[in-house]
Amino acid sequence: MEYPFEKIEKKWQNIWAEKKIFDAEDFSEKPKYYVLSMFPYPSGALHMGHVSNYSIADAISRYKMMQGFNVMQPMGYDSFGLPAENYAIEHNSHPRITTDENINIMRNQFDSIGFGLDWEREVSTCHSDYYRWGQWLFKKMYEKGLVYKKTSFVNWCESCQTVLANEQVEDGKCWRCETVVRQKELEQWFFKITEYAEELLDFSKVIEWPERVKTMQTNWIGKSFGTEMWFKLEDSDDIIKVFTTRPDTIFGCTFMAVPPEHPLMMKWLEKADSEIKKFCDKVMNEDKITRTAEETTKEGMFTGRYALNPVNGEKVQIWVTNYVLMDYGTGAVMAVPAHDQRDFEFAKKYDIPIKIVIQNPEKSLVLKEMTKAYIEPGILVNSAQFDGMESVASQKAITDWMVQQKTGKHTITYRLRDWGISRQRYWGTPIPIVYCEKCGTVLVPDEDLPVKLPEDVQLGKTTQNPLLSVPEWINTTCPQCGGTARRETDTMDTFVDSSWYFARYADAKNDKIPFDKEKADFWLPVDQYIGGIEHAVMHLMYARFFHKFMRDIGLVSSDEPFARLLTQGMVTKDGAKMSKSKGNTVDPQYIIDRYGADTVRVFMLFASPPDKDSEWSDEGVKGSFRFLNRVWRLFEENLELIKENSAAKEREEAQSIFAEIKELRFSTHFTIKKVLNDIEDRMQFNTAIAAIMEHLNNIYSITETDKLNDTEKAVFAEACTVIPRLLYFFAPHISEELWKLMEREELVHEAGIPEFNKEFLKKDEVTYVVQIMGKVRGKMEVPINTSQEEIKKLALEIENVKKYMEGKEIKKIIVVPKKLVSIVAK
RNA sequence: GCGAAAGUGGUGGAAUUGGUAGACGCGCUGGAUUUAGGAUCCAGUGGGAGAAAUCCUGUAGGGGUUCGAGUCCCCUCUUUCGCACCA
Repeated sequence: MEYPFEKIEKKWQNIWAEKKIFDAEDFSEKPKYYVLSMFPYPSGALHMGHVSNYSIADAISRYKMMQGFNVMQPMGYDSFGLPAENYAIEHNSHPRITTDENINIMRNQFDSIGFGLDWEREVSTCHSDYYRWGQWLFKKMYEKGLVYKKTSFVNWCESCQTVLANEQVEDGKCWRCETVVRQKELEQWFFKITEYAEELLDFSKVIEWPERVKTMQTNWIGKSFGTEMWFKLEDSDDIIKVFTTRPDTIFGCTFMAVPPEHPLMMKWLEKADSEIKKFCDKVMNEDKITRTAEETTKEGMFTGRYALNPVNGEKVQIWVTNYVLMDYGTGAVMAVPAHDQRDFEFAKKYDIPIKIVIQNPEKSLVLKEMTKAYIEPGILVNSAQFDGMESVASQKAITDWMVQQKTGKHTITYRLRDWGISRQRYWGTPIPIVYCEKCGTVLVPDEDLPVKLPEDVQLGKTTQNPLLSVPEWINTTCPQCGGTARRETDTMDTFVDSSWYFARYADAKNDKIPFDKEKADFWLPVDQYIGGIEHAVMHLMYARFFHKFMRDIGLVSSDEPFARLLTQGMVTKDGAKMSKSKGNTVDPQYIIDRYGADTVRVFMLFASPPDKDSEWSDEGVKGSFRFLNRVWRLFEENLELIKENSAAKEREEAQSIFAEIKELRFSTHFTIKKVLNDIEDRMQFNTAIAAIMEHLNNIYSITETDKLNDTEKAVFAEACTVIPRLLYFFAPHISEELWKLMEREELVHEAGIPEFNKEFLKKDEVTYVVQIMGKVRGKMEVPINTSQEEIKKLALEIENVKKYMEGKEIKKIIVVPKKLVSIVAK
């Protein structure tokens, strides 16, 4: 017989909803705890990744509820974006309709799994009551000087007349029409995230973030100390600035590499010969993906021009290449082939001179014998007055000297670039800007917000931005002079919408401001944030940037949005990520219908630690179902005994208890300790569930319950009653039902976290493992308070140990308390 | 190419601080029960030798540190995630 999960789950979901136990209370007396999982994109159906993510969040949330916290676990939808636009075109519908439909489906699915969500705070980024505040924040940022416009290159399909996202470029071609993608220069809006680079490097204000995420963000920001050097041109007064982290190699600079996009290059191109023009054209039209692909060979052409090395006046060839990028550093590289591998390969290919300026102190370098660049530190040679200096020490000396000579300066460079937020698409937050013929670029005034996305657009008729097809929306009046003006038709990157939603949950219905400061300060920072590792850098850094910006304009007081971060792994099947194209998806709804929500949750949490990928297994789900059935049967078969004895106190001395029952009592208290420790300190739910399974096995090992005396019955009952309270975090429905069967009045979380008694965890004896030269040769049980000397003696008396020690001399005996004895012998 | 992780039985995984490798679950084998299927219960299950005690071997591969290494260090391979060729 299967336990009646269907009836139980519906019943408790209704009770929870009626009692509003998941409604978080602003300014409550109880300490707050804010649990947030990254909100989903409303694709129309939950996938296993969602179930895994939200099962983790719900386990933490219910644990905190049981501890007496005022828990907030909100939910919303990241509902703008390209996929919705494409989906609507495919289904000849409108993204507004399909998105809202999808949201309704997903909301029902969340409820059918019984997640403890506070629906009063639901947000959807595509609704104007949400995105108007995104526009408001854009304006604030603009007013603060953190928004600007500049040209940058985008992937452009000539035939579709549209900008393509990187993911829409396949093998350098448009995914729809297979036209070769070109690079086109467009005016775009940028957020000055680089202003916050230094603060974003500082993680001292977060409580617990995975090291790997901090490292990835730190590397992404890429702070480097170096030298900026100014190269004069041979035949003009123009100067080329280069940035280098290796000023010690400057005397070995034999050429300079610039990208076609470099301003000087653009200038020269007018007069350049056709070969160079052709080359530049080719490089610039390579889409970013091809240009950054590993197979792409480093290519270049000599421009015929020279710069002068600022330290010795030597002529340096200027090459235009495909491997230097305009947007990092100064957009030009001083090339030192002898001491940089990429420069070395390039110089060899094009027969450019190579000059050794750092000698290997171990083995002198000989130019003709070099097969690769020497990049390690060494001793300077061919470097004028710096000859003989150690290369690392010379970096400061050379730069100091260049500062004196006014040919360079110390500088700090970040790899991080400003955030381009313009998207030439329909389904996104409109940028609240109008262009007036007289006044120029004008912000839309607060009272005119939101700038609503027009609903009546032509989707799919043309491939270009559908907003261009709505003249009545584009054409407007200038809020300053009342003259004719045009609206900005770019919309914002959806990462903007997801960069502040966590704060909106604190006050989701506010229609006067983005959110009330007091409420935001009450709830923020998010105590526990949970989401995929794929967001380690971009989303998580954009959100930190926004939070710091919001702090700086007085909207919030905290420094970081997310105090603790848990990055969960993917759900795989047959070793690969579940995806429709691979055909290896599993529909959670089917599994819920067949085995119940509790089973699915237990399986997802039991399959692997939350931060690791987990492999889906149909058989494994059955195992979780079997476990819950075993729990159910235990209560069914022993209900009277449990009910009658669960409130009973210990009636006799512990010593008088039958040994097996004493072990059961140990198991009860050990399990409590283990489960709480796994959740609180380790966030490892798989071992917590395993511990409950083990405890259940221990209970089942007591077979003749009718022969127990009163004390023993109390111990047995206690062993059972602990289960619903520990299982509640993972399988809340069945736990509530069992609790109710025991005629408890309160809900499980109101009963509080079970406590363990240290007294019952004490053991009289411990097992020592005896090793000789690292190999296990025996085991022994000794009373817990045996002295070290005694333990050594006992270890040497073990038969097997004696055998191995024959003819050997004891050099040392190491005793690890309560664990092992290691004998070092010769 | 760059950055970040991971690799343990047939399988998902456990081993929390360098201290008995394989907890717990799945699968499999044998048995009990059942008209059958299913469900349930009991026993076994890394590989090799042995009747057994026990021994040898084993955590992607190679090397090192240590009384002792899945765990720490170096190199290699493979897989996954992110990306903006980061000088």
